[in-house]
Amino acid sequence: MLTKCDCEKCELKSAFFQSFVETELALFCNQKVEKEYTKGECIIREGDEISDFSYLKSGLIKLSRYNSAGKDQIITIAEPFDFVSLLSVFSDTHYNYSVSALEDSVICSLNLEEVKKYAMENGLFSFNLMEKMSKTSDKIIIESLEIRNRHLRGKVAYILLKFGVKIYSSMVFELPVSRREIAEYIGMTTENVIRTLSEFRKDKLIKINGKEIEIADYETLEKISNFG
Amino acid sequence: MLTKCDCEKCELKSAFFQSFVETELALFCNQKVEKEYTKGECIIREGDEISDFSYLKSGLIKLSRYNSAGKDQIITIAEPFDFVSLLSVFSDTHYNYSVSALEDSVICSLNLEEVKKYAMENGLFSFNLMEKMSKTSDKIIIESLEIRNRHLRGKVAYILLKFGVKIYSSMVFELPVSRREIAEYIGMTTENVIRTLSEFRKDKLIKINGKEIEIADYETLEKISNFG
DNA sequence: ATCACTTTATGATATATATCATAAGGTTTA
DNA sequence: TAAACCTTATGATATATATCATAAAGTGAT
Repeated sequence: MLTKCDCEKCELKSAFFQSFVETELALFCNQKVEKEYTKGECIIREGDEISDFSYLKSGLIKLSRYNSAGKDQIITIAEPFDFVSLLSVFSDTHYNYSVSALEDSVICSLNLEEVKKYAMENGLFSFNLMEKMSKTSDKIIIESLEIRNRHLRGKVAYILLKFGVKIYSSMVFELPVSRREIAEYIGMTTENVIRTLSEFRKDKLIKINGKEIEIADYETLEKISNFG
Repeated sequence: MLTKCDCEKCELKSAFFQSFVETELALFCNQKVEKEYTKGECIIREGDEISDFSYLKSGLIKLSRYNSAGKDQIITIAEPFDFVSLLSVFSDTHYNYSVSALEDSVICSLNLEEVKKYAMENGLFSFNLMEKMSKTSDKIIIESLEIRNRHLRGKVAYILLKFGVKIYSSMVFELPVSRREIAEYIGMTTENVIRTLSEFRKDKLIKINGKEIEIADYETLEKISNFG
């Protein structure tokens, strides 16, 4: 399903298109493609050739890869205006990770060669891209280290707070991932994720209703996340 | 200790100064500062203001940070021509990690504001920087996931091979880090790193002579690294 | 050379996590 | 609607790793 939005009004403009004069923006706008994906749908398959420069316009996606044991490993969960093709895009010809939609999502894609051409011609555009990429990489690296720091309970608490605070800004939310996916994210077994959620429920830190989670005791959960 | 090298002959030129005409390169060259650090010396302290754009000219360094429990955590070990100020440099005002020399090292620093100015004016330079940063971030992220995948023995084997194959290209090498630092790198306790090295020695996979390691059975060690 | 301190080393034990087994509840497919 | 399959759930047990204790060897300072 293809749609076109008005780039002049795009929230992304301020993020890294600020360097464009109106005519340049119009050129970009004309060659861009917006695509809708439904929850669960695969957006990029590991090994695909990189031909587009894509970012997430709305929804929620996960970046994952197969580890050497052949198991899925979630690298990060990306929110609107994060790059879909962040990793690899300027350093490789093929994706070394997969992307799929955790919620109905809209991806805006620009032709990578065009973006590269503009980047090489327009220093400010390049610079803005670089800043954005730098921020995103940092975030992924720091998060990865933060998760590694923690034990099972801390990891699960961290993820719950990530959803409740960072992503949904609500103490009640629908988990967009399965327990298995949480396990793939934090590097633990599915059983232990489930068990830990049950423990949190018994300790009245959260309420569970299928995929719906309510954070009932934020303070304690935060203490556990910060290692307790 | 300050020295000046001839930028025109610098190995880095091909990496990302290729976009510079000779006059530009000369300008860059004149404002750069080279500094020598001895093994163990601190180069950057977490929290320092970022005023330079630095890269490693020779030697070996480690990037590390304090985790929430106040313990040191090694983010990565960087080799010549890796950026010292990779993370944060275009996305933050202060370093959120420390850097110190694992071997006698030479750091070349450029004024960050100057680099930013050039980047905004020179698209190709920006683009080359971006490519280099993208590669480096990818490498750190993938390595972090690879280490997380493994169990104790696999992690230790992975690190030994990293030193022997990637860094020193030699089956006999002087470990530039303590057992405790290896532990901080792979997220295990020092005791277990030591124990695992002893096991590898008993199994005749390696020979240990203080800091000197000899990889005696490369194939088996690689099998263990690839999870066995 | 001695003392204080850190690193390397090893063993015993406690704890955390994975694995295996089983089952109920959901979801998709025929 | 049933059959097949996946997710959630819980318990028992095995395994991996951390913690605690102790000591020898190495390093730096006086």
